[in-house]
Amino acid sequence: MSLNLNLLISKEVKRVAGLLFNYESEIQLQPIGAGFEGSHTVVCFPISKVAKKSPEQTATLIGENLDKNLVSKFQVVKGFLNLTIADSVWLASFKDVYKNRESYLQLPFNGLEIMVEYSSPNTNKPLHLGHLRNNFLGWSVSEIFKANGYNVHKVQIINDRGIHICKSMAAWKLYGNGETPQSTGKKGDHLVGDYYVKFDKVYKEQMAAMLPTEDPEKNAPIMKLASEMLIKWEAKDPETVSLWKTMNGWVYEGFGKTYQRMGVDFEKLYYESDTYLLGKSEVLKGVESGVFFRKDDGSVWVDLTGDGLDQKVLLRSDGTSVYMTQDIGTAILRFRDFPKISRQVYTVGNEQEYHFKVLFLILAKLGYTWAKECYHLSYGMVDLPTGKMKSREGTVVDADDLMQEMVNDFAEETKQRGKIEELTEDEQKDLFEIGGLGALKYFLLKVDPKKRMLFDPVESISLQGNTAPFIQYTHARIKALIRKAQTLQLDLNNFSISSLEPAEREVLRFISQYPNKLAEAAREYAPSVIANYAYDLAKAYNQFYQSIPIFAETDALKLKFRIAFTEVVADLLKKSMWLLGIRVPEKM
RNA sequence: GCACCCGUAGCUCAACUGAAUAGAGCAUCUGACUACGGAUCAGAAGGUUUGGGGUUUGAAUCCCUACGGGUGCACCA
Repeated sequence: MSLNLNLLISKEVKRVAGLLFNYESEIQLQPIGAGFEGSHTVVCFPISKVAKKSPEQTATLIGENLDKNLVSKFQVVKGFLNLTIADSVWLASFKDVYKNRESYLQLPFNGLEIMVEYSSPNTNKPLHLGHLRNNFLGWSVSEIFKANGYNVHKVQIINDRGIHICKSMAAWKLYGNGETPQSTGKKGDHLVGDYYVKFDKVYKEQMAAMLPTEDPEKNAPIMKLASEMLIKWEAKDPETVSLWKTMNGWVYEGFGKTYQRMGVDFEKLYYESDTYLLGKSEVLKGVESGVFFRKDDGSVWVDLTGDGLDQKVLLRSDGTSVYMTQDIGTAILRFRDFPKISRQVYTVGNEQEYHFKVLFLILAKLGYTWAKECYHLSYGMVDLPTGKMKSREGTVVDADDLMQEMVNDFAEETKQRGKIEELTEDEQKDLFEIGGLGALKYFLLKVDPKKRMLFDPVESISLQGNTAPFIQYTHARIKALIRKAQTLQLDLNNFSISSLEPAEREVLRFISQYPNKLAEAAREYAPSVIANYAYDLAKAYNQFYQSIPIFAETDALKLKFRIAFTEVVADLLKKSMWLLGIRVPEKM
């Protein structure tokens, strides 16, 4: 059981406010504003309304009646009640955190299960920069929910069917000469992606050579081949299905390598080829029950004009399914597979906001009560300084290439500094991976997900500023300090201290707020909250360390306290970065 | 055209459910190495939070409006 300083103060203020004014609502507790004495502030305006007294009077009355053992001093500025917490309480709180530091940011299981979908690429091209934001975001949100006590199921849906796959297949059949990842040494996803590009090129050339009267868009030979393959695939033609399996296999193998380097994983994979039939039957059931309607040409539609949206097609006139149909099937299948999940999170780019709005509405109309627990974790596009990148245009930044470049650049910078000679070659390689990928992940995650952002590779690996390397470096320095302390044979288990420096109190305040930040990050599905808070802590620590040379301390008790204090900071940094999928080195 | 999102220092980003003097970093300028890893730290300068209204004791935050940027409005996925 851990002692939550904020909760303790809130409770006490609530007790007093209840006693004096019968105030029932929650207490607004905030960090102290700059330039004011104390550490916590109670905003008394809401209370003063109930109390029917001026904000100043209300604040003063509450302040006078607070437990003096908890709040040693208070000050009233306008409607703000500024509290100075007693040293003994700070110490007790800190000792508690120190004792439980391994589990400080891990809440016990709360009995709830949640599913997080992320990644979900097309199988016809390699992953790109946008997918990196998606994967890092999905993985991190999952970990944040785990830390908040949820049981999390990480899944993805794979677009393994449709005309886009057949395009790669057609191009490979015509121009592939039997090429395989083995024969070319290429990653499977890249090889298949190359043939998708090849298809596009040939298709455009063929269309340009045709007369408008020939309907080139449909009748270009390569497109005709792709369309035939789709029909054959749906008819389960053995040769076509076999090629489809082979080429998808190449892609999965390539993706697997990319995921491994990204550090993401999945509990279960869903394939559209497995879920679209369920979606179809659900839609047909909906027609029978009158939720959907059929047009004269046989196509099935849902009418959402009553919800402020428009009409949406669910089955084509030829009876085949569309994107929406598959997603209906997938959602239902997931709740069957995991009956205990209370919520489903879809990590998908913001260009699909309308799609998910419609999907959730349809599921609700079909009578699934869990539909209101579906959440679209929407994120903005990632731009590069050199120009904009879009998923459906040519200027795509490949994920594998970018990760490698980040690692190379970080290695280059680190070698130039020349402080890693004592590391073995393997250790160095690992360090470069930690630094390069950490820089990438941190930079993509520190920004509010819903905002469009600019990725600057140079800034991201900088050791100054709000970056992973800065935090990693701070952690490494603390670890070095602790190693040194241990050689001094300090007993860190029974520390005690007579008084605290203001700088120490400042960092303690940070630490005591950490669980709130964790909850906030989960509530907002925003790893950026954790990222920015970790940076603030690292920065506060650096300032502390600059103002108090730890080993210059002659008082043994104070020295012990400070070492213990740095250990907590290191652990919190490590855990925060872990929640972002970033490792922190012991040495760098 | 309709719908949704965004607009904060020169640049990249913060600001918890509305709260005190809107914060960091980069870049610029000035300082601190007899020092635990200076890869750091301190300081200066930089803002009418796109403009205009409104609600409120209090607005970057909520509402309206104009402007600017983005995205979506396929029997594509």
